[in-house]
Amino acid sequence: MMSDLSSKYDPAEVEGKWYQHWMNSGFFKSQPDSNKEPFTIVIPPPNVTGVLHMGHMLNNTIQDILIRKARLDGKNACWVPGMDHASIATEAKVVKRLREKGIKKSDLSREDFLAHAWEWKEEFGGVILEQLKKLGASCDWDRTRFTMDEKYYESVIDTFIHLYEKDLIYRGYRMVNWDPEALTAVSDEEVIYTEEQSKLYHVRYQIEDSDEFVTIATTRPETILGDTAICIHPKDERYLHLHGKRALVPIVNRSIPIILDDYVDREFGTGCLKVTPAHDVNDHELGQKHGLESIDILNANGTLSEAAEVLIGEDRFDARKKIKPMLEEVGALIKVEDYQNKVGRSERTNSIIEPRLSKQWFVKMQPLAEPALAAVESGDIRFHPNKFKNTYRHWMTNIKDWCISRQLWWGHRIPAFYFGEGNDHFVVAKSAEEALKKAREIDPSLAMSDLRQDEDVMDTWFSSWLWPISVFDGFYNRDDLNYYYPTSDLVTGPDIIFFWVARMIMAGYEFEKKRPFENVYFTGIIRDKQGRKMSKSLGNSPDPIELIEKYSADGVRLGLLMTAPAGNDIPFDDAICEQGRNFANKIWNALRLIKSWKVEDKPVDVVNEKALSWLQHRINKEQVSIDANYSKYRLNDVAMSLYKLIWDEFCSWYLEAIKPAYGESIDQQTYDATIFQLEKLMTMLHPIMPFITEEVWHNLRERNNVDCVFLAEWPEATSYEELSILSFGNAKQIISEVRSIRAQKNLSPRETLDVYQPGDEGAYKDFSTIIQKLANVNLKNAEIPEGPNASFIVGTMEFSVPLEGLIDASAEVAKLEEELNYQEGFMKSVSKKLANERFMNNAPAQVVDAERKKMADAESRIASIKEKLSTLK
RNA sequence: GGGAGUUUAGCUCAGUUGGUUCAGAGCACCUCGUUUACACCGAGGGGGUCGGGGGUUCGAAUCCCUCAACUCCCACCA
Repeated sequence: MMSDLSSKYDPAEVEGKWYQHWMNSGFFKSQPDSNKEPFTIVIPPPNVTGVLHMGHMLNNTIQDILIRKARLDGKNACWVPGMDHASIATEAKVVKRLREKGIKKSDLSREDFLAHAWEWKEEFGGVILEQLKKLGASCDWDRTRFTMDEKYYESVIDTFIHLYEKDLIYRGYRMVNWDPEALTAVSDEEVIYTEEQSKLYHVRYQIEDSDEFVTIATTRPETILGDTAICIHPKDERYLHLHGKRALVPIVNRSIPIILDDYVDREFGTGCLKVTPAHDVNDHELGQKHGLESIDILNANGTLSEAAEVLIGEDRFDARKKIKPMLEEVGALIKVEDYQNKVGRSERTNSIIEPRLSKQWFVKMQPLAEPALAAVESGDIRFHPNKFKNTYRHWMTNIKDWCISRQLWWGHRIPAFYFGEGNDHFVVAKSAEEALKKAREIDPSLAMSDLRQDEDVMDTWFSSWLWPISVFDGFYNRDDLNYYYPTSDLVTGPDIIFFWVARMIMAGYEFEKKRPFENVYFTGIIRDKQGRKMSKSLGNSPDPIELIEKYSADGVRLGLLMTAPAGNDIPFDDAICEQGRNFANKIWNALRLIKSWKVEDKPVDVVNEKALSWLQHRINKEQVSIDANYSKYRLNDVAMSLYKLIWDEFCSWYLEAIKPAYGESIDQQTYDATIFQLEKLMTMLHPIMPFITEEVWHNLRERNNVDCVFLAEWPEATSYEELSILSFGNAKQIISEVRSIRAQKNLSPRETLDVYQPGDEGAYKDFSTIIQKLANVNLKNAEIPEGPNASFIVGTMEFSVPLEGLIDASAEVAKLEEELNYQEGFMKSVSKKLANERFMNNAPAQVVDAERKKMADAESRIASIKEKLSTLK
């Protein structure tokens, strides 16, 4: 029997085998079924360009656990996978690849470029989904969606039109965050600000028709070329006399006004501010307020434009270097200091963001935010951990309009059609035909050839925010949507709470009038041992597939989970996966042990009967807490519970208790019950470690193809006897104490010892046979015989092991005195409490009773220690 | 500059409404062990004045004040 199970669990073959089996059996599939309660998760769609990293591993492990648990709970579990087209990231990759082939994007037509992009997508896209299968992800792969699928695409366009018609989308000439590398606008959320070392240049401007100068401080001297005013504080007496005069911009000698505004911080720099309305958000506002001219000295790609007059065509950073000697030459540069400031960089290209005036499409957020904020505030949607509510509230109450147009081709094209001169006349329509119809209502003479569709596409997140709806094609077919929506849980990282979570909630209420999900589980961020974020550039991110090969998917899953309370960052170390692997091996060997037993139809052994009864109580008790932890999303606690339940209680105590002696057999009844209990444990562990549990399940008894733990039922928690657990706890303590004595005295475990215990044995009596077996002792409920002996106390019971010739009386005395000291200290503190009138008056009766009991227990312990000491001395 | 959060054993974290001498778990560590499931193991063991200080209370890891350190989010200071 034993021979066909190796002593080491080999996950590689097992994991592949069961995944294939589940897939082939269609276990992952879900269809609406009005007789079953749905449980839905939509995957946070990875970028089509993405490869699996540790963040995905954690995130998808958790989703898989929730989905598998729901299945065991008898729900119709549906996990929808998919991918995000990731407009800017993908386009960058495609452009790069074309460049490597010697093709420039600018030489291609939109259609040709998109053809290349789709080709790229077909070739490289979706690697990550294949990798997820290795992890065990039980997604309904037939439902795999892509944000640019035909129906999905249509839904994005339709929602754009819907919002436009509701006046919630508008086109505006605004200062936006411009990425000069990707050549597109990006949203506020896509800009990452970091502290960087830079320089503060002090530059003086001559006052027109005077010998006087005014000095300003700037970190961007090249923008001097776009200055259209100098601004001073209206109460700053140092400069007030200059108000109304004009200053000359160095190098280009343009005359600009000197204006007053209390926006200026008198303490900063020189207290004078140069105003460049085209290149700074605040300056832009000042410009509008004071009616200043706006000179845009930069081209889209970050080089200086004709308007700069000098250094035309130079990159903005080269220009900054080159303008320094030029300023020196005209005597305008006073000094340069080191300075630390915040610089905004593009999330995608990492290039420094340029505030730029341009015409873009915006979504009015305020009206959308209101119901979305209320939903989270009221608990209609719950965050786990709850603390992210604060972050969410803060953002939602200070929400700004969302710039959704991107000057890219890969994405959902804005359905606006322009006609006539310039881009001021347009209609928004689903198709060119419809657009023409609408346009003709304005100008009947228009022909199709007069219409020009907007070249831009929408922000990726403008499609992702529809994810929970559009994966079900919900705008066009209500069958699936009505059943699966709202989805149950969303599992994601806190880093995309604004990008995605908040916006999905808005879209949910706007388009479906319902929350998109009930619960949001925020995972932590995976860091390396030193606490750094994992990143490609640091090279500190392990390859998840290699990890799986080394530790098994089950091992990695458990490892990730054990150290990951929701929302806490995880300092990742391979060693935590080792723990998972070891655990799988432990389970495997428990299986081997059980399967190796010779089974006989014979009366149930009393040891087995008691052990089994205890185990059942013990499992039931743990199950109550496991169920509670599941409902609180404390999955790491669930994992820990099962780990200890299986390893310590089932393997170390129960199996050791019932294990037949060498050559002996086990009774049929206990054997069957043991298998049943292990099946129960495997069912409970299955969501966390799906593969080993399935393998064990099928090895425990003959089963057919559909009798899988995958389809099992989550065991129902039944009541348990606390007393049984307590008295087994006493038994464990007694066993440990005896083992400890053996260890200290160097006694062989094979030598049976006598253990005397006078008085009441009620607190362990049920398990005395187990104690005798596991500690290899003869328990004697009798007075302790005269002579040297080692002793210990469990509860209020005293135990003694006569050890002729092995006892060092003085050491024993010292040990007992220490114990006595401790007990007396304890009693003193308790009696102090009981003597305290205020305690007696204020403390609840049960607390007082507990103290009294402690007192009594301590007294009896002290008495027996003293007696013991007197015999020794 | 504003807001939130964290601080308990070497590491990662539990500790419910203040009440057992309550300071706990896992890992790591130390000692012993070739016992016929498993050395990816077993048995035993050491380790923290609960960030500092003050206060409330009969009683504080838990409540209040204060200081310190760290993390994250938001914000237009050139």
